[in-house]
Amino acid sequence: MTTIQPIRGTHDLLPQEFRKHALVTDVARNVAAAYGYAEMATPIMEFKEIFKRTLGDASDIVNKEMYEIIDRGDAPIVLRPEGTAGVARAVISNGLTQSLPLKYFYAGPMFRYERPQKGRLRQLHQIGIELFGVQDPIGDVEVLSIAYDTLKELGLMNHITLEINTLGDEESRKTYRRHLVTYLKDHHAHLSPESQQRLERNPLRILDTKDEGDKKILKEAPPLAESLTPYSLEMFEKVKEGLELLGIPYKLNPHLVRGLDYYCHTAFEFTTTELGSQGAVLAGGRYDGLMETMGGPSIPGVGWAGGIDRIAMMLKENDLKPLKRPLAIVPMDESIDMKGLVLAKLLQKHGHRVEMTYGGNLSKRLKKATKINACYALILGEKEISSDSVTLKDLESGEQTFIPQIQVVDVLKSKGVL
RNA sequence: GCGGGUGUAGCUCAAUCGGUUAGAGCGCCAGUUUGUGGUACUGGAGGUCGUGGGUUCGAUUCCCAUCACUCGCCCCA
Repeated sequence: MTTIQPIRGTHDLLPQEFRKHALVTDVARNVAAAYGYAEMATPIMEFKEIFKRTLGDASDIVNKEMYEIIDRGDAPIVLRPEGTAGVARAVISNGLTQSLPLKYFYAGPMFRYERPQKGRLRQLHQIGIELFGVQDPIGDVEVLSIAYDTLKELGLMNHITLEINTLGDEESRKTYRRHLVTYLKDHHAHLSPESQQRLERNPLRILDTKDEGDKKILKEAPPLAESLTPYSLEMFEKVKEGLELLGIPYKLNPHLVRGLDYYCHTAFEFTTTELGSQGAVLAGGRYDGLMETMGGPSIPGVGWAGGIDRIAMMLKENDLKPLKRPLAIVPMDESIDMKGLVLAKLLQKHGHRVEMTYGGNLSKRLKKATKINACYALILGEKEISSDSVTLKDLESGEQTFIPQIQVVDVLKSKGVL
């Protein structure tokens, strides 16, 4: 079609789509605020080092999947691929660690150099929350509860499942990794090529494989639960107990793992089958090691991020509140337009949407008033102007009344419009 | 990064087994209606058939490349 296109994997959010995004963000913001989480924003650009440190070299992420920016400084800069590292950096930069806990909500665009698919964009939008300084699993539960309330309030929990798992503490994971690798090495030849690679790089992620052959092999694999330390087990029990007390349904998924090292204990995903293979709509977990990895004090953290684009895709048109019908100002001639604008301003002061109709004769302008779904048209012609009046036309019934302009506000109030 | 599918009007889609002016519905504009919208009727605009190259007397149709979307894989912060 047209040769002028947006950058691959980026989208324009036209008003209708934008309203869905705004709804998701507003609901999450309000829920988070109710739990005492304050909104903040960090820059969209950060030094590459910020992400390099936290993400490590374990995956393609650092090398392949970040947008690097060329600027005149020496230090490489990237567009942020996710929100947590930036918030953690801000906490350290601003010396906010003096009074814990810290509770934050954020929303904004993230950038990932990936092959686009449905629900998988190069500029994506996320909402997220972070809780710093709470070691007790009550923090995990609170954070999960905020996610649940948000998706519930959006009316989506009928189509979404909460899956949780524990990765245990570092000791648990080390032990388990050893057991898993030992087991899988015996089956090395039968693993998929991808999993054979993962066995070297990041064996725990094999648990998350999509390959049927791998899945069969994993059925006999030693379960992670057996490697958990008593402390890790207790943590997880408390999380599950908390969810039950709050009436939040969940499914245990022992194969749910996170790709990066700083994650520990609780890992969770809210997933749906409605969006193809990009099923995770909101995900998070505990990251007690993150702050230290970034060079800050050792402060535990737990949080999540949700994909606004994906969540918005699950919303139906009628999930949006219908817009309030506007009033239409209909001057019958261009020479009267200014007077119309004055009348519009008067009514807009009452907080109502009042739109001018531009161009054309009365017929044209009424047509435009109908198109914007106005409830009333305020018609201004020679007759009206000469007597400081206005013709108020009910666009539903077609009835119209000729009233003095000074009475317009009262009449509209009596009709329940203002 | 790897493999499959798709690309015709603003939108949803036809058609051409390679052949003259590429169609419809919706939407848009105008008129019937120079002080009355919604419904109806009439008319109109809008396409280098995603882009570039090749084969051919002739390509929207066949071939190649490229771009975008899409499905899956890798990765998943």
